[in-house]
Amino acid sequence: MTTIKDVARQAGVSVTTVSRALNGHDDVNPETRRRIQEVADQLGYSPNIAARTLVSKRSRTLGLLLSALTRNSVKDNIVFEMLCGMNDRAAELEYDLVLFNTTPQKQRQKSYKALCKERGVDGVIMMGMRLDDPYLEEMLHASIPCVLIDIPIERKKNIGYVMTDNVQGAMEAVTHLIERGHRHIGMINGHAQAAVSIQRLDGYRQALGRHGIPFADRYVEDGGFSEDGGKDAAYRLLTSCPELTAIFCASDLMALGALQAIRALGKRVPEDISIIGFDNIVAAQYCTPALTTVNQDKYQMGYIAAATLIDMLEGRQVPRYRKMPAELIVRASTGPAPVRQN
Amino acid sequence: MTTIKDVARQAGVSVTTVSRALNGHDDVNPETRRRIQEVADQLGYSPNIAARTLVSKRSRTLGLLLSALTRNSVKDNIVFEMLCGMNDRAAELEYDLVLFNTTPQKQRQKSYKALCKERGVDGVIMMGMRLDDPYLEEMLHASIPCVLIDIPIERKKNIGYVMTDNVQGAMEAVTHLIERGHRHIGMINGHAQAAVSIQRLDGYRQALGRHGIPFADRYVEDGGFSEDGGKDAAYRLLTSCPELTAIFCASDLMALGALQAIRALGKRVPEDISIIGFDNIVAAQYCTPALTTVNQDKYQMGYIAAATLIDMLEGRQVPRYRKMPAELIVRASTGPAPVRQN
DNA sequence: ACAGGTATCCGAAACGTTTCGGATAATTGG
DNA sequence: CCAATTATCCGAAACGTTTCGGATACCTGT
Repeated sequence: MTTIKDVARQAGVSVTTVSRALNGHDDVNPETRRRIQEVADQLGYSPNIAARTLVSKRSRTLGLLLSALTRNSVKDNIVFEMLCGMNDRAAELEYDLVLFNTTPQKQRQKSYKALCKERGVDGVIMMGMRLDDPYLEEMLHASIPCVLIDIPIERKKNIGYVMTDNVQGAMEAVTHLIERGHRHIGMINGHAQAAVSIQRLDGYRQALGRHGIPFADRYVEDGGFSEDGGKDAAYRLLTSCPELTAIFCASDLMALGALQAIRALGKRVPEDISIIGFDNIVAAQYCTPALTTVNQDKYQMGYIAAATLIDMLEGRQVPRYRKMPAELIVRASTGPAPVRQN
Repeated sequence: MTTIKDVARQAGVSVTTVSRALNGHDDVNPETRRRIQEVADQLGYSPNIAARTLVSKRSRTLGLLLSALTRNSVKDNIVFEMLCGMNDRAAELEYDLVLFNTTPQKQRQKSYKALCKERGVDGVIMMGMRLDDPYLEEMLHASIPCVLIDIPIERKKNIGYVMTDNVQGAMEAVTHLIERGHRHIGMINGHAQAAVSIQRLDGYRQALGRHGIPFADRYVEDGGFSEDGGKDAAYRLLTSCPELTAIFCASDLMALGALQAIRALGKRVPEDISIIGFDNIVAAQYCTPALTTVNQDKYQMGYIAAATLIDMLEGRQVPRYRKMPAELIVRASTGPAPVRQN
């Protein structure tokens, strides 16, 4: 409850001087500054952010638009891990994070711009959004700096992004399968409204192409990034294309679902079918067989997203687009292709 | 950028009237209100939260003190799941969540009260804190409403808590083991500075007592709630007490570690040793053998924490202390006690 | 027709900061 | 010793709300 006025009175100086002293301006006597600092400490003064924000138009607050902050994203720890990274970097730079509560029906009544202006956030980090999310379009027309996760848009100066090198990751995964002798490799993708899906499909095709294996449309099915979706997709794939010996899944969660489907069909992993996932979620190392997958450094992505955004806000010249390396992690769900018995 | 003044001018009324109209006060003509609303919509007006907070002293913002928001808490999705629950309830009631960035060294320089006052949060949710965390003590002397997760303190009117019925949960777990014939049951606990550890130990002792099994001090070891800690504790326990046929772990993560230790010792789960965990984290259902555990409704805990806090803030009379039922989930890591070969 | 009530509106102060534009005193250069 | 500079400080306005204490006009009942 102690305000800047109290400090000023106690220290025998004006409010202006207190403000300038505490904010490190240089037109205040070192001795005065010391006294003011002392009084402030003693009184336990700390500035009211609302007042400061009101006048300075800067809040040292980042808005988080996480459309994936829902119950069903609980199984993959991706969002959470990114959140940890953002939180750490924000803490280092003394920024705070506010979670924007957006439900689909709320989005209809409140525009992106209104949301940001209201809360007075300096910048925004968006993640888990579909390419057709209305907020994405709105964001492009707003002037608030924004860093996107997994959505590569390079159209504007105040927008940055960070994402994993999905093409490379997918290529490594599929190449790994090819090197183990697989020739009929299916893919379970997410959905069309995700940049990562497009890129991972691209990597899949490139890997096939480089080894002279023709791409077959019917070898790829969408699983919507969910465990059940993956299960259904695997079921469809394996029943309609019995020649498949391996499946590359665009997410570990879908791979987990695929594992179930394969088991239900009475086949073994990796003896009959090899499975490879993407993300390296926690469950991937605990499931049986442990999942071969492509690791994304989720923590680092969050960290860099926050770092990039703050750099932009503070006018530092930094690369706005970051592509993180993906890393193949070979575990037990992939093996050599079974010998053909025909 | 459009302010209340713009709306007032455009609608031909005073600023006061716009404010009262938009905030639903009753001394404004329905027709006027409609017109104001229309103008506001058309101009895309939304109130500046900083200004509102400044004058009204209420920010509709909840502070989250999550000392567990760190990289190593990534494996258990507990925090995240609770976060989802809080986020959902906060969204329903139009509150926003701000993550407090507290690192240990930051805590030294900034008091709890300063943190809250600065950010102008109306209330706080604390979780993952040790009983000896300095903020906990500070919080008790502050006047800001607070809801604690997993820390039962009933000393003040502006403090509430929500936690699982750990005694009941632990009893069910241990009783389950006893019913399967186990008589030498060890326990891997967390650490002394956690209320849940105290309660789960209590439940363990009670279950033993009810079945006339004496409690042995050397049967319980602390694992610090970490996977490695659980592994070490299991190792110590099994080497120094070879008569053990089952271990109750105060967390799934420690149980996962115990599984490793047992495997390293060349024993089988559940044939030689039964293992039971606590929390029901995601990995528990994917590991092999799938972990028998005690489920906590983490989402619901977060949801209720936010709900309770907001109810308190808005002066609603509600129970401030909530104990959630725990539920035993039997999977594959527990089995009948092996027949004694002596 | 008049006192009192009601419905509707408004002016101005207040919230706690930052910052612009000076003001004062001390110092410097010639 | 004077003018110009520098170091240090301050008053007041501004940020965008909410709200207190009226003010005005119109009814109501007698």
